[in-house]
Amino acid sequence: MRPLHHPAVRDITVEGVLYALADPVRLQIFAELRGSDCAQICSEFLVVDKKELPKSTLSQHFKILREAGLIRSERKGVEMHNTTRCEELQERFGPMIRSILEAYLRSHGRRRKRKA
Amino acid sequence: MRPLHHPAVRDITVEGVLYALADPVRLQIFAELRGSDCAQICSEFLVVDKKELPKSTLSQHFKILREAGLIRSERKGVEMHNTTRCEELQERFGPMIRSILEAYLRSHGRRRKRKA
DNA sequence: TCCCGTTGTTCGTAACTTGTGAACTAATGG
DNA sequence: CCATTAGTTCACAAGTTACGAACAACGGGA
Repeated sequence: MRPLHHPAVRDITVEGVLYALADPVRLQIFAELRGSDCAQICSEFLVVDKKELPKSTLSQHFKILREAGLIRSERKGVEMHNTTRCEELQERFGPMIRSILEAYLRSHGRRRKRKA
Repeated sequence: MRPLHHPAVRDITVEGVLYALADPVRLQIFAELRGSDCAQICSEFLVVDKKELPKSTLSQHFKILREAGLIRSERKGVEMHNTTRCEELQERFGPMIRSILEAYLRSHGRRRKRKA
């Protein structure tokens, strides 16, 4: 398995970020990662929006989010721990990410997973 | 030729907007439309970013921007006059569109076409 | 240590999407 | 009307994405 690749902040592009977030599944994953107060593992998302996803598909989605610079993934034992890179993103893109998430949450009934 | 379709504000989605703006050509077209103080015709963009585009491709890009709700197109004689729908979009999505454009302009050297 | 179960990745390919030339529609001016 | 200019539609080639099957990595027993 090749090592995970996380782009440096300066290599993250607006187009790349928008591309990654343009998919409904990825946008929801990203929003839930953001809404959660601790790292989430990939398999938390095997069911997204009442729809079951194959794990190969899920793995691709995480890869795209990661390589767009939106999330950071760390292997912890057998699991993958994912967090958003919102602080770095804000440094680079200002309020863009936040305002996207706000618009998304507003139009999707602001459901969010409250974690223990 | 079938009539142009512009979605109502309430039918515009975050995902649809992000999808439309995720393409570098469309993002640049949208940014230039926004930066310009009068309506622009499609063929203004036959060359984008020093690269020539076939007009069928350009027509598709405008269609996608239009149907995502980002621009309004009106036929004026033989030409198509395009403007952004930023006011309506702001009503629906708050500062999202503005902050995307700002991030884009910031990272692309803020070149913009100043019109007569 | 050696299996076993769990988690996630890679690969191959089928299904879908996008880009583009050619043909077409529409409006205008001569 | 015919020619010209602007943009759209169509069909298909080229490119991209989704997903099952096989694989790799780790951790916990026995």
